[in-house]
Amino acid sequence: MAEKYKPQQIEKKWQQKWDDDKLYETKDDDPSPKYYALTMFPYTSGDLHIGHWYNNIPIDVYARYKRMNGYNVLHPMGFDAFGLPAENAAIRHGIHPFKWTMEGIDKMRRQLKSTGAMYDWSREIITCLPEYYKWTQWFFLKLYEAGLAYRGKAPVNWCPNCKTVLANEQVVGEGVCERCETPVTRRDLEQWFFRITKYAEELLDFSGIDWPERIKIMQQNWIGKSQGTEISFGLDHPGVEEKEIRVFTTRPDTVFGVTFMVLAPEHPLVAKLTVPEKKAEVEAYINKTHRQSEIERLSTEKEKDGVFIGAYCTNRLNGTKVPIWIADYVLLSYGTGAVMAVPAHDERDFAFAKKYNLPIPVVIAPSEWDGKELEEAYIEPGTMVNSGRFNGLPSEKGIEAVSEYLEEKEWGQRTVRYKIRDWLISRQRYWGAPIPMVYCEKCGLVPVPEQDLPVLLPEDAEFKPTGESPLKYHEQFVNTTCPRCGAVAKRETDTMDTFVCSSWYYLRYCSPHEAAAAFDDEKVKLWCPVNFYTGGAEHAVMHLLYVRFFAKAIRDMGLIDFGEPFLKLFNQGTIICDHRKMSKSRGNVVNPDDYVKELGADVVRTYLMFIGPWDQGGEWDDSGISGIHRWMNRIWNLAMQEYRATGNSGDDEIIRLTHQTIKKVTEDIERLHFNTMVAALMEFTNYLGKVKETDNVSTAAWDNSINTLLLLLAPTAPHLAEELWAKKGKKYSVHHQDWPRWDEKLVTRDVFTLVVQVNGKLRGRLTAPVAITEDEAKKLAVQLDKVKPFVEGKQVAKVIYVPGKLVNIVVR
RNA sequence: GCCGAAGUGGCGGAAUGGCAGACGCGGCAGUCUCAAAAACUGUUGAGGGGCAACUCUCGUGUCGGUUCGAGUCCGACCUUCGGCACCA
Repeated sequence: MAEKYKPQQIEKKWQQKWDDDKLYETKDDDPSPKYYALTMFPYTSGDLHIGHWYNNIPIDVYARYKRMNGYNVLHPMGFDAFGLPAENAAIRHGIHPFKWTMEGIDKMRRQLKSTGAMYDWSREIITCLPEYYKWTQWFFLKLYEAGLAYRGKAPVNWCPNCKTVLANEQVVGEGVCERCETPVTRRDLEQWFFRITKYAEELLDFSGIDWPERIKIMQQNWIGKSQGTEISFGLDHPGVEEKEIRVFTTRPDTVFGVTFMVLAPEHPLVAKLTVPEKKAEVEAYINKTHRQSEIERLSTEKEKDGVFIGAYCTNRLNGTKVPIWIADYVLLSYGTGAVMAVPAHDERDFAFAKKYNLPIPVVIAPSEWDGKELEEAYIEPGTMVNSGRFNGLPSEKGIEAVSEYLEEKEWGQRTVRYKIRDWLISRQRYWGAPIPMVYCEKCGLVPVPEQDLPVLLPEDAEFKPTGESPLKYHEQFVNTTCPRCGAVAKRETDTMDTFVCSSWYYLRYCSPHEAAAAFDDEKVKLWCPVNFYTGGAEHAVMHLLYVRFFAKAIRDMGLIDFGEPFLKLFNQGTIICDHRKMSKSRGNVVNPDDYVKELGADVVRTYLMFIGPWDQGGEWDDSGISGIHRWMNRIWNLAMQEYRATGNSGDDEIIRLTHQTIKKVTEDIERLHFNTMVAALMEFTNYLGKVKETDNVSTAAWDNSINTLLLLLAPTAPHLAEELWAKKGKKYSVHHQDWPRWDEKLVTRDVFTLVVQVNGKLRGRLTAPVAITEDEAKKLAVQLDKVKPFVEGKQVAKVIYVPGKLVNIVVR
């Protein structure tokens, strides 16, 4: 009885041996060309679900493929270990976050190892360990020194459930928390920010990196650059110092159509300008605005409303007196917090003017405008009218002309605005890297000196979800002395957003045990930037934006010599379950362990790659996994059966198909088309099965084909390939072998199937030599029995010939 | 509302403007078996004609267009998913 394929046994055996032999430890001093393949490290939820496999396996296959192609490949793994779930577990179940996290990591590490991926575990990093977060704090200090970290008061997003502030990027959908989907509220708080806005312009530049168009567009939209003009409106209000209100507009060509000015309710001038008889009304409106939830306020459905504050400013271009209103559709945080309202040419202003009966003069005439009132705002280009010296000018030219005129008169200037805000990094929670700053009564804000790092998280904090950091109540932590003057001082008690930890982790992998620095310069020069990075698109404007900012910031400090951390990015799709993203909190996770136990890791790996294009993801459905299992069994049986040649008449064909398969598999891996790569291997296996029935190829050709199959299979099903490679008596390890090469001459046949069409419809085919001439092909085509009835009695208009493909006879 | 991606058999999906449905699942038929499971072999888009080898018609979300030829290119629309959303 032949030996059976027992994946559980062989996988366990080889994982142990690879581990013992340090097969996957990456050497820095290997002279081969370097390749850094990285996948986003997982958050330590304590459970590896099938989605993690889907993220990690294809790039593991790619990394293995690169290795067989002679590259020295760095493919590390670690854990994003700070974050709220650990702390919530502590609050709910009384487990310390450190214990909860490290137990989760132990479990996930075991699960990750069971995938058979080629991670170099000697380089593992865990962001919540002091040896790591010491350097997260060090980077904070560097950013502080460079003026890129600052403390400021701002209206910030507050998640009432997580009891902490959130960055703009972490508020998603209809204004809900990215983590727990609780609607966020606004709070005015003093917080720490990173000055990502300083790099807004450079972050728009994606030249030199190969990133998906989709992500680039999302980042561009998020950064939200707009070119416009800042225009000064004259202000002359009794007792008010300010003599102007500045507005930002992208449409200076419409400035003659301004009939009112709108300030954000929170605008500092509102209190100063409101006339006494309007005070009560204005205050009521401001209160109403504050009571509104973020969702209500930002709803575009909501009818626009506002209040006239009784004051006026002057449109310098035509001298008109412009009433000043406040309305909640104007945001203080964008532009100047003030908007010139041109109701004829802006939808919002139009609705507002209609509601309050404000004039709507047309200043940009649509072509064929009859001079009548507008039914709706006209926002397209047109001809400038009622615009003094600019009358008759096309509005697109007017934008430039008006801006120039304003600059000449010093009434305005061209400006660029961005929607992106600075990155809010303070979190009022315990389980994060403490912000290494001290408040001294004498010296004020003082950074913790580098040699005093890390600022250790105390182990014995009280986990009360109060909305303030638990560290605030930890007296030994809070009370300290000023590093500068030695006086009594207090520590900052907020911790850092976990996205800070993940903004530099790819550097740490290059020298994970370096004790004297965040990273070893030489090692980073050796490996970075990352050649290929993969992860979910949900990080488009969070991690993937922050990490680019971080690289640019530390490059400008001279710490690294590149500004883009990831040369090539690929976003895999998401595996969903019950139409939702898998997550432990939703309770819809599919556990891969059961599948591994039943069918083996190789089957799970291969199935995930086979179900469809990697960037597509999809609903989890295990109904096809048996097909992979059957296929692996077939491979096993083919390789294990003794082969006895009965002839060699099939040699040409088996050689050709072997080379065709090498070509197809290689090209598919390069294109990351793993599903068709697997299909090609299946086809080849099916073909070998047919050959086995007749045994009509020489033993040498057969062995060569089986060996090639094993080599091509090695990245995808590393255990099965290794076992069969060993069973064939080949040299350990299959993963150290060279990737097979194909010979283009052997790929092509000397005959091909020529397709014959009549009027574009398939009517026949014939086998023709590759070298056939056009005339011969056409002649043969018309003579085909199946073609004749469609051509006879008709006039042949022309005949199309596509060499190596087809003949199309066009008849009338 | 704006931006982006995608719509192909019962299902997952394949197809440099050139044989639509590779590969796999499922189904059907068969081999093996007392039987079942497993495994293996064959078959499988829909509709029609023929005893049959076979053959015809239709068919890639909808409607148009370009082309000798369109799943693929262009235009309009519909649906689904993702992102952004009063950004002046």
